Amino acid sequence: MPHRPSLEDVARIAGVSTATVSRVLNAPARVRPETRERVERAVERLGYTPHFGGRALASNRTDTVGAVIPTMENAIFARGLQALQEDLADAGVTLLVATSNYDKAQEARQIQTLLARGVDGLVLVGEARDDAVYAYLAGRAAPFVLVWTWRADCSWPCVGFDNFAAARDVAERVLGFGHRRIAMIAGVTRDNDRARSRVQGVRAALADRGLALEAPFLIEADYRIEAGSAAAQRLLADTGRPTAIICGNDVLGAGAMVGARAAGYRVPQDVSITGFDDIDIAQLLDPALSTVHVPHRRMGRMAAKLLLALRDPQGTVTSVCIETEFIERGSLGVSPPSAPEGGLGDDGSRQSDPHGPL
Amino acid sequence: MPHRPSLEDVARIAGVSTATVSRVLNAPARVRPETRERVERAVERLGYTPHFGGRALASNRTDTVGAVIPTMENAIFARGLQALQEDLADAGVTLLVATSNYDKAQEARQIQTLLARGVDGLVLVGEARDDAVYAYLAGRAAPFVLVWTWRADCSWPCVGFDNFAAARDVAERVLGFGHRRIAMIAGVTRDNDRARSRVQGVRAALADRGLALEAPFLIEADYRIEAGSAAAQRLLADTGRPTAIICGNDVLGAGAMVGARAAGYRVPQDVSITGFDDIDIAQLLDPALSTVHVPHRRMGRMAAKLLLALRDPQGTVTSVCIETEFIERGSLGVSPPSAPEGGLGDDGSRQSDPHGPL
DNA sequence: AGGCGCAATGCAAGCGCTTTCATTCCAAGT
DNA sequence: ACTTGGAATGAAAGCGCTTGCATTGCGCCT
Repeated sequence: MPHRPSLEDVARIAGVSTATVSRVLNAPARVRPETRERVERAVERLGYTPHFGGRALASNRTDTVGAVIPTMENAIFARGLQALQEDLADAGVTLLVATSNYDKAQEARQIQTLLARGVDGLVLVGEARDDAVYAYLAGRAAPFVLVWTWRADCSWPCVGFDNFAAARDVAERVLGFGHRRIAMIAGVTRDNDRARSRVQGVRAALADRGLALEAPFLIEADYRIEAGSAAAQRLLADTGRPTAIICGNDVLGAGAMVGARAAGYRVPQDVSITGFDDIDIAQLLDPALSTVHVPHRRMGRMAAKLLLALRDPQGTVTSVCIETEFIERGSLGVSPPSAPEGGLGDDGSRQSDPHGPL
Repeated sequence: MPHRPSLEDVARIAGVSTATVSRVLNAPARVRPETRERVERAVERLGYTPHFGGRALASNRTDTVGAVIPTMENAIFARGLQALQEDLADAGVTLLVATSNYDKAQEARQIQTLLARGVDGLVLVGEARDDAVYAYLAGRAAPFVLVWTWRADCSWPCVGFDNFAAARDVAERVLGFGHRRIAMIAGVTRDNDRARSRVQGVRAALADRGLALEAPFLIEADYRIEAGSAAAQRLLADTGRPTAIICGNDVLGAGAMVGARAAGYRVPQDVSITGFDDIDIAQLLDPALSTVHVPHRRMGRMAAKLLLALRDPQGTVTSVCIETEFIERGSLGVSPPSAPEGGLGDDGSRQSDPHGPL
């Protein structure tokens, strides 16, 4: 059983020292062409690949960065990561992915794990985490960038978008369609600054018109279609039901559409629905879901860029704000005239078959 | 600037040798409780974390496994990976993810990269790859398991399902609804044994009834909604159009539904459509997409189990076949009586508004 | 001709950890 | 009391690589 070839084996065969082989691998320009070629032949012949541990130990770099995302089962993260990974790969950097399942403690643990794995940098989703975690990162001098979030006065490098502004914009559009009884199905806001900002954005827009956004017109639901559906049905069951439901993300939006239909309401004639993210299903729904388009791929690429910049020198980087865009589709229509604008009562008349689709 | 604490620092503070500290970390049972506690306190106090490179170098293990998937932007892979990752994490193993973008050469490169990163094992999607790659894996003595595929006589450990049988089952169901003019929109079969097996399964079922599956009733489309839509429109544009379209996956199925509608056909009255995978969108479509449910999470968990078993001793493992299930939903209906059963001509009468949805 | 500087290469010291082997200590057996 | 075996621990040899410094060889300047 022949040994896995080592630098020394290559050196022996090429008739040079290990130092030279190492240089051929890491700084080819510093080696005379003939020597270099001899070494390369030896590498080829032995099928030599550097030993990762040895390299990491000696150079204290791993050319690896880590990302901690809530879950891969969410198209938006998947897409962003994909782009991130591609760009990192182009720079010879490998991506290590860990998931937190939307749990703060688990995220902290994963960050530790990744740092223990020797990652050269980290990509973290959102801004909401304990100071202790940030202190830990600082203590280890670990470069990181936050994604999916952006604030003008964020203390750390981030590349993302202004969730508050985008959500506010959504609400303003909805208001523009004449809606006044507006409800929101938000994502879980605990430990999630994105979900929280979206709620605040919507609330701010409504407040500008003197409208409030509070329970029971504000429901939180976790990231599942069924949760969105249940929430919508709850909202629509009441007399004094909303004429529009703003959802914190597209999955909840899709769920809301399913729920509205199940409750016998038509979209958008009886109730308008909006989402956030613009994932594939938004276009597939019938009517298609009005939503906020977020260029996830671009965000991933920018994150890669920042991270690579952050990695080498002590060069600082500036945060990047990605532009989002409201996409108006069929699920958003004018407020039904029959709906009361401010009163409490509602005749509850439904314009469609209560045993409609689904 | 204090140094990152090393084993030696811990040893000094605890008043023991580095060997003992190492043992506390790796085989706590082998050190006396009092000593152990002293060491643990020192570890705590210094905030010591083992250096990954050092450990990898000395022990030649990394507690890391790699997965190479076509793309993260595909819900099925994401879901399987998520489960895989969770179970590996429970065993203290980290997952390294790389993507091949459905490209054979890129996959080979990623495998090399991951092995160079010192992964202890690999998860690979499907079975179709060059012998050279398998030889390389064998040469490096790298344990691996194949996922998303299963054959009784597969030469390597795999955990997946029988794509051929499942696809054949789909076709039989479709035949059971009286369809005889059946077309298929397949995924790209090049370098993709899953897509290929699905085509063959459908073909086999049709052959049993004396029917063929060939161009122009067999179209390949890449993994995008638009591609499925375009393919469906092409299929339906012809006179002698199919009454049922079997799609190689749900994304193509969703695309086909969009395309059929755009061409003015109703599903399932004018044309039935089936998918494969049972991702979220299948249920959201209207009518919902009939498809094959694949328990991706279970598959991910089994893959984790095999991989962990494969990792330590030379213990061999046996492949696992996961059961799939056909889910009948609204998109599959009886063959329209107006459609000719075997002839070439077709009056092309459409029963719906040619300017229908989309 | 002698000296200088630079480019190319080699030497060898670690990087932080694991692990074999040797040592020490103690309790139990004779 | 003396041996013996086992448990706990330490000493030290690497694991494969990078890199600072030393060495060599060469062309060129004075």
